[in-house]
Amino acid sequence: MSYTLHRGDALTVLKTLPDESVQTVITDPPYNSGGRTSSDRTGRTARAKYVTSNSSHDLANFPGENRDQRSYRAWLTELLTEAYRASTEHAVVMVFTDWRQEPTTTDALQMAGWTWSGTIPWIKPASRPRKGGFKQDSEYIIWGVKGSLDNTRDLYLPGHYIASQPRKGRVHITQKPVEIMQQLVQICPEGGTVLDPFTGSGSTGVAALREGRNFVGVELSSHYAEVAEQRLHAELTQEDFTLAGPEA
Amino acid sequence: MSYTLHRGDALTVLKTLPDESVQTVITDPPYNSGGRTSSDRTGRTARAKYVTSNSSHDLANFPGENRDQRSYRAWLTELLTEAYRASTEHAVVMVFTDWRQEPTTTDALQMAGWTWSGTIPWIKPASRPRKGGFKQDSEYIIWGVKGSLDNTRDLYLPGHYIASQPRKGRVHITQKPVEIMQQLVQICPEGGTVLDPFTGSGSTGVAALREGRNFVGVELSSHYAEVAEQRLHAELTQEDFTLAGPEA
DNA sequence: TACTGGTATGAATCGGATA
DNA sequence: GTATCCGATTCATACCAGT
Repeated sequence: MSYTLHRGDALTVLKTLPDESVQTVITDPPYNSGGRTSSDRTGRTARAKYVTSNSSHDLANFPGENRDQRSYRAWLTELLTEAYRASTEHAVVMVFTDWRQEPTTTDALQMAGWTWSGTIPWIKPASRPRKGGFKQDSEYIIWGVKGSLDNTRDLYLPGHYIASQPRKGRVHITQKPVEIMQQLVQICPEGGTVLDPFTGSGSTGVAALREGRNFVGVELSSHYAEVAEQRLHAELTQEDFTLAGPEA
Repeated sequence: MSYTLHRGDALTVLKTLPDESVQTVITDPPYNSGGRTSSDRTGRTARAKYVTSNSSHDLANFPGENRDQRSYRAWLTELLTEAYRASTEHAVVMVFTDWRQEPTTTDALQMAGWTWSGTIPWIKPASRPRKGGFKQDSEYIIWGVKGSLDNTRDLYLPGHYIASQPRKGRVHITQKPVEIMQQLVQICPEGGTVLDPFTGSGSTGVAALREGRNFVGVELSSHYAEVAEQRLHAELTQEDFTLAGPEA
């Protein structure tokens, strides 16, 4: 197994990838959500919008949270269009989104040429309550296919996930649990390649390597590119160690 | 507690309801979903789409499944607009939908004037697996508010539900579990009124009465109007019996 | 190891002050 | 008025330390 980590803007890097070179795209773009007014959504940092004000942790901010709804759709569409081009026939795309951007995300996915195949709720039990109404404890994974789904494989995946965001050892505000990502990457044929244009701290890549898939990642922030590089490198070393055994 | 059951077309009946007369709208409109092509969707009856071919149960067909996506949105918008008019300030609306119609439903809800406040996944564990990919085991409850949410109440409701559709004693194809509906009606202030323009077999009404809310329902099919009437009537009798005690 | 009690926090939200 | 900013809020859950 191997990985490649590009440091740069997602769209710019995606344009340089060769045609039909990946089998699966899994990504968690900045949602550009939150806030009541347009300026609330676009004028504040991710930290200011999404982290409880009295939290004591010191996780780094992440960029890309300043698009209004219109440009978010256009931008995501172009990104998914490039991902489509770089994907093989029967490739699967998965995009994380919150409830507010879910319709926009399905629009962008379909506009980019993918066939929307379903929505997978990810339920996070440890979420804020909401006085007087229903709390919002889910994110959504919108998934689609280039062409048709390869249903010759003997593979049956769940329709939903229930898992809390990692708290111990967390390095990114929106870090995903690796155990969930390990299930998601199984949609990629063994030995295939998983692409994540918003690598963040690299959980998708860690999961891909653990499950025997190659990984191509892109990360803009140099801080997180460094974090991801370290996690991915550790994963490979660990794998080699495990394969070779402690005696080697 | 009391209930009123109108026998007729939802939109026609809604237009006759007085302004600001209900506090909560809960409904499960015919989704018009389930096929990939327009002719697939419109050419089959609801029963053919939602009931597996070898099912042994014998549920009556229900009408209203012959609209394409565009007209579904227009129709739902008009319906929710009337519901909005009939609702008081701070009233809450909840609309069931499947993943395919979720974006259309949020559009219609907002076009009708409601403030979209969230999406609640309802996970049905007993759903069919899908070879080669993720199964689809969720429906969604889109909820919104007329004006702003009344957050003076000491009420904290869940962000998701997990429950299988009733099997034993099921009388309607898309019948909802009463235990879920009993949670949903709690968003209505006690003694308030819950409106369901697509009553079906009347689960929403049963839940409303059990939780001490009044109910106004509309059902087109005379078969289901009769079924709902019987269930609602039984509920009231039961309640009187319980209140009065077995000695009375 | 299994349990118990203490503590921090969540891809927010909201009212109200300020500009 | 309108837009922006500030900070209080709310509980189930995860984690940790201690028994």
